[in-house]
Amino acid sequence: MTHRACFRHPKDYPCTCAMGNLYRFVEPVVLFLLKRKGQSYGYELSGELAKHALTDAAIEAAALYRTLRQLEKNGFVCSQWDSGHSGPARRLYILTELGELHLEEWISVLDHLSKSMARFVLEAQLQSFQPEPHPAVVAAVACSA
Amino acid sequence: MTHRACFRHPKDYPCTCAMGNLYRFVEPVVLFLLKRKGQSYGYELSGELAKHALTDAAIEAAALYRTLRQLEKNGFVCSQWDSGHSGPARRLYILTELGELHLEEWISVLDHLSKSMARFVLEAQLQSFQPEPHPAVVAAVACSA
DNA sequence: TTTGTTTAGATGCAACTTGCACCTAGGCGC
DNA sequence: GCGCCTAGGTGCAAGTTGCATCTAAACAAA
Repeated sequence: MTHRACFRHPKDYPCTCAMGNLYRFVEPVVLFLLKRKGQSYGYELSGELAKHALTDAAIEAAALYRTLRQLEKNGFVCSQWDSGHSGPARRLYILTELGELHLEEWISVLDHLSKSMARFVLEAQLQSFQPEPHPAVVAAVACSA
Repeated sequence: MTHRACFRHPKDYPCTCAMGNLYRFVEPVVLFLLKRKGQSYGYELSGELAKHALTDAAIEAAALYRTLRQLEKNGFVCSQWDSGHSGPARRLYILTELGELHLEEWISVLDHLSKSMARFVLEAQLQSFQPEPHPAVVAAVACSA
């Protein structure tokens, strides 16, 4: 269920907490950066992604480029080649109006998600402070042996 | 990039905001419920999952059963058949000590995630309040036409 | 006694997603 | 000519998920 790197755990520990390059968590950050910068291209974005990423996982270049193409396919951004500079040509991306709306939706979805996560954390932490030894604990000890 | 149901959007809209049955968001809830209840089984958990779910997506039975088996494979829960009642036998699950630690890790991971999401939301909302017409907007309008 | 319903736990498979390795190519310094 | 940095990708194996479907126990109704 995992083969992702996570700095929290030793290699091969069955954790999933790094969240990987979930496009759900890459897309909104890309949209946000595009809105703030007005326009940008993959390689430039890749340098700024880490500062705004929702997870601790490093966002891979491959994931970023795929996300950009996907966003374009769905009409949330549009692109054109830019060769007016030294070095290889860049694919310049710009948010569309649809993309702006999409970003706003992402913001409300993430707001909601963040709150329900915080609620869960609170409830779970509260639970930890009430260590009434449930009868099943005895069975658990026997079972985990 | 999507074929998941989402009540926010019409069918076939390329959204990903339902989050689906991401095991990353199913696992912690299952661990939490198991800790709180002391012991439980799939079918019972499936009825209580919605109240504590981190996302709005309904958690499917298939995802739940798969998560439980996975947790067991990794030593976070252990199970035994329970036939001491009417109806089909139940596979009773109990958290192991490793599972308790895993839940605590999940709590800190989700706490962190929820905070960095909230931070992102705040920053993105702030951005929306500063609609200084960036020069690239002109290009965007032309581009999206 | 056949039929249907609820409880309970699964599996099969197609479609999709992701990590990692690798590739192409422009321009620059040496 | 060689290596490095910039830039944008692709290929593929492994992993994940939605949806449909299956089995079976107990029990009620027809």
